[in-house]
Amino acid sequence: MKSSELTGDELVQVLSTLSNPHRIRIIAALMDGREYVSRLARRLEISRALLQVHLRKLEAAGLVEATLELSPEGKAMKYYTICQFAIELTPQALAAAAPTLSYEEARLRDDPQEQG
Amino acid sequence: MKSSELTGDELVQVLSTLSNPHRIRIIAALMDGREYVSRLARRLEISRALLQVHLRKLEAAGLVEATLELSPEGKAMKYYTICQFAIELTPQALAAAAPTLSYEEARLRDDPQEQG
DNA sequence: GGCACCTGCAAAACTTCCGTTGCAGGTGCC
DNA sequence: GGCACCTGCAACGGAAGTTTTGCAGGTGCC
Repeated sequence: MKSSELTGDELVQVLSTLSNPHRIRIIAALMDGREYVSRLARRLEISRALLQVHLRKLEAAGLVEATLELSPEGKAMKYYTICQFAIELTPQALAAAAPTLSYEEARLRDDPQEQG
Repeated sequence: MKSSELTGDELVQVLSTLSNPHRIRIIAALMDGREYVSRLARRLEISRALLQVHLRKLEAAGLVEATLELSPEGKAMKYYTICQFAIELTPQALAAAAPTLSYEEARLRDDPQEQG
């Protein structure tokens, strides 16, 4: 995933998702390889409920991926993996994304003549 | 400013600052060159009070810079400029920033033996 | 003086985010 | 049955972010 492929709204979502210490630590922890929820919670020393909330956000933003698997003993395990992404954060990239913000689109709809 | 030069905490601040449609539009508008507050507010069609709040955040994160100048007529004008920045947002970059989160540092202080 | 412009800020209302708590379901094993 | 694991989620209270409203100061010009 590259920043140039994102709409303004998606970029906002990704940035707000990554602007949280817990979620940065989660990404860092998943760099070692896939992990299931309960074990990840123990490694990060946070509650499982809290971790699930953050994982849901990361998944909604397309930054991690989940696969539900059955362990050899038959237990359901949810494994999370990082989705590779490379987002370039420069004034130029932001300017390119700005026109595709739904905010901006709504404004232009109301005032079509001021485009350009 | 490069992402590799930022601490985890600074990165969080930059990301949360940029995860807002208004502030992305402000950066985009300042790409055309420096601008003073009231005129920028008219261009963006938002209230001056609201713009000031967002400009303060952008300045606190080191993304824009302000200079107070006197116009030829003697009016005080506050001009804002973009600070060039290039932040690389990848899992690797986040993993590099994670150990410098104050959150993480506090955790390691409490439990020194689990480092590594 | 009155108007048009420039600046600043803080209180209040509203919305969203965060983290905990407590509950539900399931499996295998002793 | 009881215990140790795995999963899920919703509700609540408190913290933080967002936006409006209203006020203050200043300049120059008619």
